[in-house]
Amino acid sequence: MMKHKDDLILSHQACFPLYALSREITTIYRPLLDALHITYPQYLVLMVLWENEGQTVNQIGERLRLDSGTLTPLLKRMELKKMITRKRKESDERSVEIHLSPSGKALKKEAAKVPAQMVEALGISDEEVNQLKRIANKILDKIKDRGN
Amino acid sequence: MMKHKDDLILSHQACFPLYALSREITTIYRPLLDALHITYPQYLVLMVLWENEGQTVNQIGERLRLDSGTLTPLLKRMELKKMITRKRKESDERSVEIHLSPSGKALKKEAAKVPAQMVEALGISDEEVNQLKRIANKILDKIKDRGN
DNA sequence: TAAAATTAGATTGTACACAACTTAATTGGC
DNA sequence: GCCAATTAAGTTGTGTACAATCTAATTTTA
Repeated sequence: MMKHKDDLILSHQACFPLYALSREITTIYRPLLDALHITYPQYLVLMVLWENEGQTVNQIGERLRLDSGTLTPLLKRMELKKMITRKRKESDERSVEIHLSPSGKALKKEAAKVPAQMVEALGISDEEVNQLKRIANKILDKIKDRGN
Repeated sequence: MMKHKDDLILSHQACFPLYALSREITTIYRPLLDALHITYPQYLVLMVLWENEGQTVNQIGERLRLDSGTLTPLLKRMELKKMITRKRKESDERSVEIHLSPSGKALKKEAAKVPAQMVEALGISDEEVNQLKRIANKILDKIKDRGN
């Protein structure tokens, strides 16, 4: 029989460390990404596009689990910085295709050193990184499989 | 010798699942906390105060790793909702003490069922929750011990 | 002890997040 | 073929986050 008397103690919470760590990691990314004039969510969008050019807003959103309310203004800022172009699809005018500009493509080379810099800056072992990645993905998959 | 050729692939990243999971969890919290008319960060502030009444903005911020730029407006919203009061400290007028109002204290009873509801809603095993908590805290501690 | 340094909050400005809603294009039934 | 339902983005409004800066109070130190 479990007791729930002390459930509302911060240090007993599991979700708070996750929330705090997620923010800490963004803070560690910041100086590395500042050098490329991008934010962390913009970096994620670029990674999605480097992997597969010309995806629609929806496709990017599914990958990153972000909706148009977040993506539309974010993509507009990236367009202003000449990293991407936004164009209505010919075959379906509802969709907007996001294409990398030459400078957006070129950014990939500059970003190539970011992952290694992060491992260095985080100062944690590969083992720990992999554990975290594995369990986070496991839980994410479970959440994804039911509702969405 | 490690290869870094594929480091910029989203599915190889460790930080993205963390970022995505953190947001998913907030989404799962939302309906539970909506019933109490609070947001997740406000819930965290309340937990800090339920544990120890009358802390200053700084003390709350250290606990939650949030600065006054985030906390001041958040606390003002909580004050508007009559959950807390904000009062300059007599002994040091720079500091602001945050006190729970009667309804802020009463909220604790209503929130008592939230942790169990979360475990239920998350639908993951205690084992997984604990693993995640343990490793996130381990990494957080490492980050805390150096930088600040 | 008076000026300099530090500290605590507040403010400003930018950038996410996300719910709720709107608009326009497409699709599915009939 | 037409209309209802669906879909994709965009818009609106609220609430974080956080860097940078400001202001006022307190400490330090010369």
